[in-house]
Amino acid sequence: MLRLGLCCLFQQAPIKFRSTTATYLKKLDRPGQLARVSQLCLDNSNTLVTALDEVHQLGFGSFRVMSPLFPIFTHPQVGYQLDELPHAAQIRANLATVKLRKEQYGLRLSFHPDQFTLLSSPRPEVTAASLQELTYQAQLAEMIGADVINIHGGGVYGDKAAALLRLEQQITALPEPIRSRLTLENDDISYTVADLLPLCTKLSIPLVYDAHHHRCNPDGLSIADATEACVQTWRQVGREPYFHISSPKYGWQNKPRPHADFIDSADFPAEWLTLNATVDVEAKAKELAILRLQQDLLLPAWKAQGEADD
DNA sequence: GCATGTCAAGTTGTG
DNA sequence: CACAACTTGACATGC
Repeated sequence: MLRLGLCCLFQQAPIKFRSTTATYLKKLDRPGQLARVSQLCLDNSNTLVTALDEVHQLGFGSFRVMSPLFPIFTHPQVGYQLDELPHAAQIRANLATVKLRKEQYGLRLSFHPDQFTLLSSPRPEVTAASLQELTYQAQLAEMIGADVINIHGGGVYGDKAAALLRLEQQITALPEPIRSRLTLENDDISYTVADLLPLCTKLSIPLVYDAHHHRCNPDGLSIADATEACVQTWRQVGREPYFHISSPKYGWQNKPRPHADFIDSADFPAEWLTLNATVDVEAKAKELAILRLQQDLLLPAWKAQGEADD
């Protein structure tokens, strides 16, 4: 059965995650900074419980957790550790509740670090910052039971083979909590499915297949080929395949990269419909887009195993 | 109150 | 060469 996943935010449901800026925190003394971020982390951990309830209620099977759940956690000047926070115990308790809900509802949880997190850069400081961010997200993933931390290949730097080699070396050296969750996704500019596949196969790193990126940045593989290749990388680690779908905001003609509010069901690969897989829906109308897609594709609401049928 | 400019980070391609 | 595009919204500030 296919499960559709919501990415980070809601459009209609009144569920909002809080944030702050480094500029603001720098005006406070250290205890002031910690008091501020502690409150934000506490609020966000409560909101995450609510978010899972809502995702379940809506009949979705997956949720992508926003990277700044703990705002500005890895910032070099104003970053912090969970145990420095006055509300650390309550925050941990809330995240344990999230994990419990995830299991009750049969949900899948994931992380998608943003474009600053990449393992192919020739610059050591970029790689070091990326490792910091991955360490943070793996720590969260461990606490809430998320099985995926998904990143892109990063930059090419004029030599894709050399960049891929750096990527391979960095992945090989990752600590287990990151390595066991790390996935690679084809992007819309640099790395295609065909580029990433050899590395994914060699290192047993699953490949997240984004059909929209594939259409923006083709590699000669058909959608059916890329789907099959992706499924293989998940099968080799005994886990459920993972896809991304979105529709272009301005049509496929000029600049197809920006995402539309909703998904045109014609863009949804028919090959996916019969699989047991997760599909993150990247659409600006968020849960409204998933509900509409569910209807358009005649997909049933997601249910945990053993959950009553009404 | 409400409008508005600003927000940590990397890389690529555009204008 | 600067700037937008990448999941974009929410915060802090100043009127």
